[in-house]
Amino acid sequence: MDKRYTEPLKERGIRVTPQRAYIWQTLVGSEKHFTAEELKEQVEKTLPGLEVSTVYRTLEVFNEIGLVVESRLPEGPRVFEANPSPHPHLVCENCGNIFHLETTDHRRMLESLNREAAGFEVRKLHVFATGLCADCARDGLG
Amino acid sequence: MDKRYTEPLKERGIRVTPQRAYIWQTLVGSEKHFTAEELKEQVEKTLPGLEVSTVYRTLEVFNEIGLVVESRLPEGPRVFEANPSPHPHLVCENCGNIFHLETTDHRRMLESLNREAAGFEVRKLHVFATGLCADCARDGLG
DNA sequence: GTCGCTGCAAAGTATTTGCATAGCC
DNA sequence: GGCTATGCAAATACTTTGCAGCGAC
Repeated sequence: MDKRYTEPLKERGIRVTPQRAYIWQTLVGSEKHFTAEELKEQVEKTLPGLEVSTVYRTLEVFNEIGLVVESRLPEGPRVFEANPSPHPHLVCENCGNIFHLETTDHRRMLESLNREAAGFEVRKLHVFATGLCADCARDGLG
Repeated sequence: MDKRYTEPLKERGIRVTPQRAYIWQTLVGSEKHFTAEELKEQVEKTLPGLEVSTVYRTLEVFNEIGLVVESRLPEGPRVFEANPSPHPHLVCENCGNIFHLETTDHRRMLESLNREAAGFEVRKLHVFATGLCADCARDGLG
């Protein structure tokens, strides 16, 4: 297994197992979101017999040590992605596709929230929007 | 039943039933969030035998006609609240309390998202932050 | 009277947990 | 070798669905 996928785990002091390494490889190998189920299916090609419960437990650990970020979109199961810079998500109401939006507004909003929140210490900011993606909007759907 | 709680339903062209009217009454009677289960428990005091499935179906209808807004917080079941002006939610990582934040940034962010989203037509914007509420931050928790 | 809403029961989906064993350090 | 992670199976939490009868309009 490529050290590229084991080092980040070792560095953060968690035990390195094939399951964890391949799950991590899958996450960083794509900028996509994954559900636990999708990760299981993907990694299973390399590690037959992998269980979803293992994936969930792994994602929980990864989340705690900051390797992944979790989002609860308006529909469907939770999705996870490798430690991205925080960004808004756009979910199409029609086709269900998820889009990532790189933007500078995120940090600004976090800062302004902290200012307005009157004592609440904001740590993470989650933003998602629903609407119609370009394709579906063009087709006049929704 | 007070017309105050039946009119909004009638106006929007949905059939008025006791279940719907009391669910609506509960929602507008408090600025809180409710889970489907909480609504059931509350309304059941007046309408014994009310089913959660009815509550879910009602909330779906209310959502479609814009009477309620739904949020998926980082933990736990979905929550619903009576048609508020859109606002960010703050969820305390320690005590789990949910705070509402009135802010002008919401609209601004929606507009700027629409500008940046390259063809994606943003309809609804959901913002929530996690962190520590004033009380828990003061106690040095988390 | 018609058609939509409700209760009831059952199924479905997403996620968590307990326990014995395997395998990392 | 000790202790944690995994597989397996079962349980739990949340939500949806099918259907028959009731009730709003």
